[in-house]
Amino acid sequence: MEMNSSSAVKALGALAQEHRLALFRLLVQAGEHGMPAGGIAEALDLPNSSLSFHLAHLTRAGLIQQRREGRSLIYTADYGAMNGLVGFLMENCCGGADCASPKARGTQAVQSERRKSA
Amino acid sequence: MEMNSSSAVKALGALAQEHRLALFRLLVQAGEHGMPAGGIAEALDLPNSSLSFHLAHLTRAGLIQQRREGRSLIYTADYGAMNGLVGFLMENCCGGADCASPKARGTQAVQSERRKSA
DNA sequence: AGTTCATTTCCATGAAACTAGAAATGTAGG
DNA sequence: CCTACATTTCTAGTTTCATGGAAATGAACT
Repeated sequence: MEMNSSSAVKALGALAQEHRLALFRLLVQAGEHGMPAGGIAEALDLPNSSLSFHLAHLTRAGLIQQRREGRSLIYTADYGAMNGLVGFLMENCCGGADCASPKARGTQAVQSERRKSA
Repeated sequence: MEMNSSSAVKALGALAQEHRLALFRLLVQAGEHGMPAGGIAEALDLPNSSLSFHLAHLTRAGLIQQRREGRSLIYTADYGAMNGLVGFLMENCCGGADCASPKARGTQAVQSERRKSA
């Protein structure tokens, strides 16, 4: 995912909602295994239609991914997108001064960023 | 600033807007010196009233701070709040597994986080 | 092929947010 | 003190977003 102002706004907007934020954090904590839509709906106590709306929103924003497994759809957090977003916010932090930014200290990869090719 | 779901939503919502995102990144790059409202308005080509609306939004969200200098109001990014937000998103990343999260590797402080007391 | 089950789409309603001109506020400097 | 200037508040109109029940889709087991 190429990170620019437009996609950053989409990602931030996707996270700027109580249910979607809880959902994304749930997936962040779930790790690579991810969770099926049904399990998420139960964990967050959301109607199917609402959850589907929020899942689609996060997917459009590039923050989560889906794969099929049996007849369930498994959702996982996209750590690469996450890192890209944070990097974008911090870009040229402090005008390039001796600021202890993640960038300055080498990329702060989360989990499988390298394997998944951010 | 204590970080919880509610304040994270506020912060993300504040950043999830083209002009405010540009504004925040401008202040991140400006560093500790910050910028006066007038200078920001010029840099971003925004009407005063609109800029004021966005500045208030970011301030309410705890992402920026203001101080007076002469007759100008100087705005600066709050790096501590920023780090708190990122940490909240990553909390318990991957269920505590051997995930190369910032937390697991020691706090990723940005600039003067220690001086400003996150 | 048929059936079941997980998930998504449709729809209407209600709430919240962005914009920008003009007027008001208030601080500082002469 | 009074003037000038930087910034904020007011106001109204237009757009965008969240919700949830019911129906529809569609993939997978038998």
